[in-house]
Amino acid sequence: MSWMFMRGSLWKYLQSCQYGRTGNSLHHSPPAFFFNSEPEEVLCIDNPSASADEEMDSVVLFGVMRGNVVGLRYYTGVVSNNEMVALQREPANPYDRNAVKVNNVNGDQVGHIKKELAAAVAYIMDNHLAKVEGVVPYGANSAFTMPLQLSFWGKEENKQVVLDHLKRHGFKLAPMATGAGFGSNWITERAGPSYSAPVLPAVQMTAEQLRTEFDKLFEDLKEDDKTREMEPAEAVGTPLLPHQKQALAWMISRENSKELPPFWEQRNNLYYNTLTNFAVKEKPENVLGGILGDDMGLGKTLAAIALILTNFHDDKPFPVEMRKTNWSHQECNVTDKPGKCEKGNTNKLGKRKCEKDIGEHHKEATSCSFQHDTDFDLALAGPTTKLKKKATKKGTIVLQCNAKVVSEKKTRATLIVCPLSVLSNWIDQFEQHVKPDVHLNIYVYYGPDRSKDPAVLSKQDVVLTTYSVLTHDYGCRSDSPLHKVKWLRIILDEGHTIRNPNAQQTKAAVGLEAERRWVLTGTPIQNSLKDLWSLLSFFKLKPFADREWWHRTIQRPVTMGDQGGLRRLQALVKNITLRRTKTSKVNGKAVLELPERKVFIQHVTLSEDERQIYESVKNESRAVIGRYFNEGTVLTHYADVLALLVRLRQLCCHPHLAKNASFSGLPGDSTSEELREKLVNKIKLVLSSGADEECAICLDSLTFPVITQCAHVFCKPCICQVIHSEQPDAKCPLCRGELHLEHLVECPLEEPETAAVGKKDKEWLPSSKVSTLMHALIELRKKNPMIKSLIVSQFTSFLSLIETPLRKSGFVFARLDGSMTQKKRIEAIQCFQSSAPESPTIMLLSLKAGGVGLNLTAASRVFLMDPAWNPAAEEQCFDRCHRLGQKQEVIITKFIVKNSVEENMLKIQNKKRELAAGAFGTKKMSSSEMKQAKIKEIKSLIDM
DNA sequence: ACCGCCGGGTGCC
DNA sequence: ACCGCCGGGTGCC
Repeated sequence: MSWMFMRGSLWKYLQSCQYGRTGNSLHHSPPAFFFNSEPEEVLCIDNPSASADEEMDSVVLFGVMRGNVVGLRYYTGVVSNNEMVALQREPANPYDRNAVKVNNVNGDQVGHIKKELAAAVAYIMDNHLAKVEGVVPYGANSAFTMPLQLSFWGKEENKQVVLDHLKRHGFKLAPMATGAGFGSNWITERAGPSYSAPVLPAVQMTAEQLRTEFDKLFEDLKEDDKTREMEPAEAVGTPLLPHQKQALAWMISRENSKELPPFWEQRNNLYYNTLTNFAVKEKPENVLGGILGDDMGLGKTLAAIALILTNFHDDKPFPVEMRKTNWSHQECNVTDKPGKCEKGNTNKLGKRKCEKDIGEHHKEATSCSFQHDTDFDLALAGPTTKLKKKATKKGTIVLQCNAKVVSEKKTRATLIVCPLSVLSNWIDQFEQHVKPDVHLNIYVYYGPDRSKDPAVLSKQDVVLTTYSVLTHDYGCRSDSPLHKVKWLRIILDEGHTIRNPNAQQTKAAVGLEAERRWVLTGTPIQNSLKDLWSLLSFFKLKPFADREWWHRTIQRPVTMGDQGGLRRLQALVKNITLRRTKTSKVNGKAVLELPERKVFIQHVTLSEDERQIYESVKNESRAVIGRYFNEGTVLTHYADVLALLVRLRQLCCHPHLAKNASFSGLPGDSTSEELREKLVNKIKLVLSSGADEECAICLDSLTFPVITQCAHVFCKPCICQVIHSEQPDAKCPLCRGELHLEHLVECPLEEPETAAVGKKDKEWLPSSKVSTLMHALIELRKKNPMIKSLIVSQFTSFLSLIETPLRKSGFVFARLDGSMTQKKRIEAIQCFQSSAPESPTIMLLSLKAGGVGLNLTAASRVFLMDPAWNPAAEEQCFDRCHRLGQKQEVIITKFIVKNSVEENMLKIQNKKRELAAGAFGTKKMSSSEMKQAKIKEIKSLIDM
């Protein structure tokens, strides 16, 4: 045994005493829910939608330990006590390939972690076994080294590997928040957020819950800045509704705000970020803008146009800007650097110092005590604006802000980016809402002839373009004039389209330069908190631009159920967002006074013949499903069960509908072509059955649905990831059946409706439900022939069947379903919305047709022919006519067949509504709970 | 003394 | 760094 070895061992032993915690706390088991909630958990699969590095869902805290940051004197980055730091591997370090850099929130290097610790941590970081994070608890002012609290976060399955690896290097992790030992409470006792282990299990909210909770934040707006109204500039030709005046006032206050951004406070001469405890000397810039997240139909476009014209910052008649610019700063020092007076420089007037931004000088009306000459004014204005001296009194100058564009960089132009589909809408709206005598320069940056000269763009008042053009130009960077102009204002319309942070389109939008930034969207949170992060990165809100800080301060705490995290999220969202839904209230008063909406349920009794068929199919189905229950294979036959239920639902509508509903059993020994066809039929059934199907892997709604050979439907990217990561013999997450990439079947594009289920008019037979509908329609026509109605069904073939009696009774109707081309849809909508006397009075509408924007306000009656699984889908459909522009009372009739699957569906709907009313942080059902819920649903649907 | 102790030189990775 | 570590100087009490 050599002497060196002795020494080394001793050293390691001492280290383990220094850093580690002894005692059984190490073996303290995590709360039971991490292990026990899913005894046969088959759905616990790596989330495929993001790389291991980014995916912070389902992580747990492995533990914490104390380490040291060394080499401080070689780096410029500084930290404050209690400040978060980032650890970054530096494999190319010539002295140590295990090197780990320590950076502050700003990204400046503070030092390295000590090499012995780095030797242990490097492996963990490189293999993504854990995310290692640091906080400097105290000693931030030390000259050479400082302590560092390290926390290790990762997936449960990696915990033991990490602990073992650290142990091999002589380190031990302590669980957080145990009172004993060296004051582990330090973190919670101090200012700033607490990052202790969460009290609630790591469960996620469903996207739906998240959206509901999000809306609750805005249920009844009472804040001053969100309820104050403001008249638009004269140039706006359309009178604004009260809520639009509120939007205008709020947007302008956001653009001119001098407040600190959220989570910053001033202490002494420094600005502190209260989340990370990062401190800076310079005042952090606030977002001059935000998210206008109003519901569809509340007039976001008009609000944005009013904003552009009202807060124009120009010598247009609006606002008539006579600015009295007075200077209170005795020490005013101006350089020719655009926009900034820099401390320490001199100007022609001598040595005067100023720390104010020039822009602020214009905006503020403060008193001034010395003379300026023209040169001074020009220098002050920088290359962007010219300040004309209007009058000079002793000690006071009145300057007119002339805003002549001198440079091509910074302009008065607003850039509006929108999807192509709404580009023409913007042009229309500008025409409609801007007074005709106002000459606003609008340039549509689109098409092959668009000018590539930034100077052309910067001369405009408004530049309109699309996300695709923006992204395309950004792709060939040298060719993107959009990215060369420093815009006065950018407005991203339908801003949720930038919710994928990795998408080129998002990067292209983030890459734009502007003073003021706006996002208009009806759905600020689509699916997850990640959506919000993309928006934040567009706003360049510090410190969230860096994903790590967003994760550590908000996203992870929230997903782990930490109350502090939720409060921070709420504060952040409230700060930058204005959102009103149709049901929002302002100081207790409804934002939008819509005509009343009444929902009636019309019970339908089946005829004897219909009842007979129904009962026989029901008994047959119960037998089949009962067998699945006995075998315990209900969920592996889920698609088949759905098919049976669909058949029953179709029988409630019309016996003909169920005739061609193919019910195929297990994919047995059929040929591959037959099998494929069966699978295609099944996936169509699952998707068209209106079941609110979720992908069992991402637990979100299906994107790119594909069906496996074992007849389970997943998102294509999700299941591909599973197959990829479980190679060579991947198993179906739902039934452990064999999985092969080449056997996945996609849902073929919806084919045009095969001529009304092949039934000719003469062969047509009525059904009880259709008769009830026709009776109602004819009664309605007698009462008022002008009233227009929507007839809604989930089964497009049912709509086709209904066409026959409509024709026979002389109704003029239009039709809208998923199989129609965009052009035909627009035609149908325009035709229906027309008030011409010969225009159709009836629209046959498939439940899910059209986006949220679909506007069918010409109708004031809705006949919902069959209930949907998800009440939200029905609501959305009703909103197509019960929205801004609806002048009449809206009456909705839901047809429900007595003693049938439909009645049971209603009960389930009511339960779902109750669930949706849960609170923020309500735990999401685990996948096994979800399975149980589904089984329960199936049972109650067919009275088992 | 193949030690201990002293005090100067020195200092991330 | 008001430390630790290194290595040279040194050596009874």
